[in-house]
Amino acid sequence: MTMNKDVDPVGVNDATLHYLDVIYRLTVGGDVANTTDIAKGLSVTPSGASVMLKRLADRKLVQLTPYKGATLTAMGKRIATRTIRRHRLLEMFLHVIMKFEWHEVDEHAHALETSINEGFEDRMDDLLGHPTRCPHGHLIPNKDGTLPKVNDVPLLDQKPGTQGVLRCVDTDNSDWLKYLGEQGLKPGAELKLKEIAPYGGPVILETQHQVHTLGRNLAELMYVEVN
Amino acid sequence: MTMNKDVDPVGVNDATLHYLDVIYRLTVGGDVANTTDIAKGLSVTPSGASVMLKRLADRKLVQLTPYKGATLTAMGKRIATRTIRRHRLLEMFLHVIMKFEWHEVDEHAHALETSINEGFEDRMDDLLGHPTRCPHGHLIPNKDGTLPKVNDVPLLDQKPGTQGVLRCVDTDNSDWLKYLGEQGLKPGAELKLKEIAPYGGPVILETQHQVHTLGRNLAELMYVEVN
DNA sequence: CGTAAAATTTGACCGCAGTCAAATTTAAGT
DNA sequence: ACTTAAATTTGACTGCGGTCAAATTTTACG
Repeated sequence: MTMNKDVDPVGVNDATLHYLDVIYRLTVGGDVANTTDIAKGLSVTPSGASVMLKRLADRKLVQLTPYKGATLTAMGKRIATRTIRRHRLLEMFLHVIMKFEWHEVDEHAHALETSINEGFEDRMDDLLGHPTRCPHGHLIPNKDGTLPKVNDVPLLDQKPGTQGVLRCVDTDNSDWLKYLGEQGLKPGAELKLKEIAPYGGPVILETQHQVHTLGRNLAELMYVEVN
Repeated sequence: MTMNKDVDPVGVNDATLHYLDVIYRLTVGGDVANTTDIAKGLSVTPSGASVMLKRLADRKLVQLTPYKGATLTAMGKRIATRTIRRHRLLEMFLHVIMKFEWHEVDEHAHALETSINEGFEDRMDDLLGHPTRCPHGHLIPNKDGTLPKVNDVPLLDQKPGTQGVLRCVDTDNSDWLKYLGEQGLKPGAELKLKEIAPYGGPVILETQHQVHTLGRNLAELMYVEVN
């Protein structure tokens, strides 16, 4: 087992990686991650998460303000992005090489992300031709932890009439992904926003030869690159 | 995570799977596995292994005779063969699909074997066309736990002059495998046994256009199918 | 056979990551 | 501002898989 001392301080095990992973997701956007959400993300009680967070703080992986919440330290973020890189490379690998459907890959990738090492990570990256996104369109961090620069904007921030390319569908809900996939609403799809009905109403958009009417909860997952 | 109740009684976790795996390897051949060897195989102290063996016995996964040793119960063997199937399918997958060298695959497979589920196992099996052997030539158990029937015999049990096909190299020693691979001594190689020097001396054998002189320790790893 | 060496088990302990219930702190609403 | 509700932490506990040292059992040999 290769130990990269730069990214692997003592005691970084599976549980730790999953905590950092969840905290990362909750704090992209600049928020602080609160204990309850972290616990939810890990299917653990808030008390358990609270204890673990203190341990992570002792190891200098998270910045913890009691009763307020947690963010990642630089080291914590470094480790988290590595796990996320592996997760998203795995998703891509599972989809492209192993022919799993895009709604199946998250579960498998989650089970494997803490078990693979750098050699495996690099081999996937090579076989895939150094992809920059996972099948859902999330960005794959570079090996140094940085993220590629892109121009994704939330679909629902756009004015009706906007045309663009669907770049990311931001959910791991397998059922929703399956449904959207069947509609052809996957990254790469050309689409035009027709209408956003007021008061949380449906969103109407158009692809090649089809018109789609989606609920707000699905539409708000979508990020596009405007033409 | 799919739980196959047939093969997954309560409390079958990573550690358990690795114990069963090691005990399986130590007991093919009909021997009883003793505590020290099990401990060695898992890089654990004998006392730790002793305690764990009692737990496995309580769970009816091993048949334990105190101070004498352990064998697998039917259920233990069932679970072990499943792990071994996954391990060897993984090795094949890593070699054929991911282009790892045959001396690299055991380490990766070991790290992954307890993390994949049945869907992953089946997908590998399909992609590989239902292989019956791993890259080293070990048999891949069928899904029902049975082993394919073959005619492998130990090379050193043969008389000089015997010709055959190398079918299995029974070691996970990476260095030895690398060396033998460089010599072309991998499963599938046609070879002829020339001489077994007496008193533990070297073994001389011939492939296509080459003569190889090997130490006993390497030669005794080889199994052949006699022409 | 008896004794010394080797193998094995037991006992006391540890660290990790959980649980639940109780105590505490923070936030929200009238 | 006060009171209640919600979020969070603490404390006492559990199970798992280890460690080490000591006690025990088995084995091997002169």
